[in-house]
Amino acid sequence: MSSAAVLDMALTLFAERGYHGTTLRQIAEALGIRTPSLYNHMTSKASLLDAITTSTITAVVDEFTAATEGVTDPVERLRRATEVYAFRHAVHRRETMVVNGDAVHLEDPARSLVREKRRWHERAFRQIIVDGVDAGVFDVESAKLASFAIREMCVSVSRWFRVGGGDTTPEELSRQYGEYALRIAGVRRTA
Amino acid sequence: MSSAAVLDMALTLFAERGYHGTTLRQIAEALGIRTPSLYNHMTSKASLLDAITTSTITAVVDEFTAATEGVTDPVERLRRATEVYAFRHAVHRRETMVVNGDAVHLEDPARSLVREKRRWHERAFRQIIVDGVDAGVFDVESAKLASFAIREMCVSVSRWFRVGGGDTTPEELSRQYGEYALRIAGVRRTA
DNA sequence: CCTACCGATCGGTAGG
DNA sequence: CCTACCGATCGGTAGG
Repeated sequence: MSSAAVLDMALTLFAERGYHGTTLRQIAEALGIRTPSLYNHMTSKASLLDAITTSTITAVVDEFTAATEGVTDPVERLRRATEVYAFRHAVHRRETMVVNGDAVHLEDPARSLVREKRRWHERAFRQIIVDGVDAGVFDVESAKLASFAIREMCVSVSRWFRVGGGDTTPEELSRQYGEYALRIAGVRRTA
Repeated sequence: MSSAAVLDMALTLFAERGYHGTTLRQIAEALGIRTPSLYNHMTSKASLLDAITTSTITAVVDEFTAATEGVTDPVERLRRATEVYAFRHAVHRRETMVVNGDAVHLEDPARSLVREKRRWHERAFRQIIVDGVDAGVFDVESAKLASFAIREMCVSVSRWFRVGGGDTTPEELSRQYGEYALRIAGVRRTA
């Protein structure tokens, strides 16, 4: 047994039933050990939630930065920010479901960290829309509304998409979601 | 005290902390009574979840039907189906959050009922896209993907929208989401 | 509507 | 990694 295995099983069960809907006994049972043995690989149930949420939200921000830095065209920035966000919600479904469903159960300092990084992403994303409107390449009535619509469309991917389960790959899904984002933003067809 | 008051408080707390994250003691305390007194107004904690989820999913299906029946143009059908769905997630935020977050904790028969009605809505919604593509008025690579993107964009409204808290009314939000839906579907600007 | 109380289960600890 | 066990709290019942 390893800490990684415990964290991974917690991830699976938290995503499936929620943090409060999952017991340590269930995690232990799924791993074939007794509840107290879990404490050789973690410090508490809450620490599992902390680890999952903070690493995930940090990755979201880092990926946004990596995908958009050096890119100045708002159209291309929006496309890349959307693609990387949609892709993450397709390939890391469990992590994103836990962040979105159970972050409310975090305690500080994890709670504040997640909230701040989430707001950072929210503002950075919306700024792309604002810049595009200012530059005259986007056509939306409300940058706020369009930004929420695009981001949340991506977030929800984790709730229905299954890798290998359908006919679409994560790469293909994120490419198409990138196109949806440009459509919502009011950009004429680019491809 | 009334059954409606108990249900309403359960709605608020379930939406905030989740079904398993809420205790009957918290519901009772928020109402200024003791836990056992709740049983004068309900039969069990699970029955509260049942009532919330089944009535909500039924309303979703009924609203879809009322909004689209008699309408044959795919563009108008998609606009109306989206508007009514977005509107519900703006004005009934608590209900939709509970359905989307805690339906997994339902037991039969409520579990089956919710799953079936959800699938019905999913298929009916997707069929609009398919019909529009067949009629040549929509332009999407995948009706499935576009349908999910549009519906889930609406669902997420319950997670960020606040009535009266911003500058947008539910009516205005749903009108714009209707436009987003048409854009995603590849319809040229209609307004 | 209440107090008193139930068995079950929770996250977690002691000690090996 | 285990057994044995802890106090606290869970949803729910008895009885008035």
